[in-house]
Amino acid sequence: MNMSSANVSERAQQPPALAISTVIFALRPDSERTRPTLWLPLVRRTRQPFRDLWALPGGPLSATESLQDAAARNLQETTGLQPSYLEQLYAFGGLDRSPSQRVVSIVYWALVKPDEAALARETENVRWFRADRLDKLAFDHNLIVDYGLWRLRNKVEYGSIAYDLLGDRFTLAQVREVYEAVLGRTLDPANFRRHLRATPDIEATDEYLQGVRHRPPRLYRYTGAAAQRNNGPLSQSG
Amino acid sequence: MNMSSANVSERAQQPPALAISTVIFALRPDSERTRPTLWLPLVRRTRQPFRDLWALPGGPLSATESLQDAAARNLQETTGLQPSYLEQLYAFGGLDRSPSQRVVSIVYWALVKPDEAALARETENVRWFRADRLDKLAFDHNLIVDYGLWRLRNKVEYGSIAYDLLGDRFTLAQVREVYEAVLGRTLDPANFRRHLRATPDIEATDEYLQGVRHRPPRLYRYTGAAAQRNNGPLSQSG
DNA sequence: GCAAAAGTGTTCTCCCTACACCCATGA
DNA sequence: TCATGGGTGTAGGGAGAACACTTTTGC
Repeated sequence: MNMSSANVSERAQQPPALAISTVIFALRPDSERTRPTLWLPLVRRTRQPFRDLWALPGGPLSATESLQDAAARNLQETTGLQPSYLEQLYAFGGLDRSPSQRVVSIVYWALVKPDEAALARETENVRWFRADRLDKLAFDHNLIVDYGLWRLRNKVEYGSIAYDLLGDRFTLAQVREVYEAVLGRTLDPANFRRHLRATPDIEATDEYLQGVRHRPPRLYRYTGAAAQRNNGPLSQSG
Repeated sequence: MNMSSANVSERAQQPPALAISTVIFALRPDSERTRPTLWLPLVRRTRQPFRDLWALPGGPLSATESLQDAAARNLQETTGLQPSYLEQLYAFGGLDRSPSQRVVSIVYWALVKPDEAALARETENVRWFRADRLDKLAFDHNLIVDYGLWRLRNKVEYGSIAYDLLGDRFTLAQVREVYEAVLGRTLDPANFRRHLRATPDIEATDEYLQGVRHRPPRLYRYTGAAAQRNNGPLSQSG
């Protein structure tokens, strides 16, 4: 810590390091609440700086893969997760993000379906946290998560992102719960239902959810093409 | 060109280079049309690769400045422009963006006001082009410009971006012309006017535009805080 | 039967659109 | 006085909010 002034002149010489990180959101049942809430996996830092603090999964950019591929790979390596949605979030390049070296992080955000999230390995150094109950993370990662939540909220309001947080069969109430968890407010069930029925790409099946202590709700499928929902620049050059 | 295979193995060794580029939009009167249209300044490449093709202004990231500062600086250096709006567009990191070296470009987009744009120096190697009439640019810069146009369209529909393309006094019809130029379609003058009058932050002055061959329109000012309209992550760490 | 959530119907309001119409100026 | 765009009024349609109501299950 007392070498900071030495670092400043030192850092001016070397080029900034380039890293890829990922904010991963999944819907998980909360033991305290009856509704599912948003969670994200974090990794514990085993080295300085910020040793023992929790941080977003990430790593350096390999020279032979695209940014998106790099994000998907280190997400796979650290958490074992395969995302159903993956998009660039933002490039963070402030001077004081890391105390030791200047680091420019290109951050992606991902959504994973519940069955995938259940398979995710949790170890001593990888754990899930509620997105709205994070304490101090390493680097500027609190800021990054908050921005990811902001983007998620914006996308869910006008887009078909919600189905990337659900399995292939779901009730309309489950879709509403996704919206409520993301937006942080309740929605009128009747109007929300009508809204969904009016949109295309949501197809009723002849199956019903069993084992509930009330009238069994019908199950639906999402038929929109997942690959075409990524509205960054075309997949090339990303 | 015949050294491409040698480059591939060579490139796998060295880390990707990091560069900053900027897409700059301004409203300019078009000699052919009566309405102003969107233009952007480009620089002619004087070196390989893509020598003599036009490209976005840009350069390497200096080690001691933030990403946003770097974008503002090279925009100032190459075109002499000071933007009224500057925001990160996207990070482009595809493997084949540059034939020689792997380059990751963090691209910003900017809006400049007409008086600023008029001051911009045009030289042999810096020239303005109509945004909707670009021929083949260097690298993947056509893709980047198209994505910038897409973002501009999205922001103008729900946001107060239009005033960054106008001077400090403007008629409501001029605002409408900005929308029409950006969105590429005409809008109902009556309804658009009502819409603007209903929004806050647009204040009527007691001045009128003179020298028109019809009823002189009233001039308005925008009173919204320009600095608070940047809704990326907070200005730190950007 | 009762609770609880699924699912339907209805009304009200607000916003957007289209379009008719007057106003003020230069030529 | 005529052409042109500034500026106002107004009627119709569509989407969303609020909420009453019926249906179907488990207990």
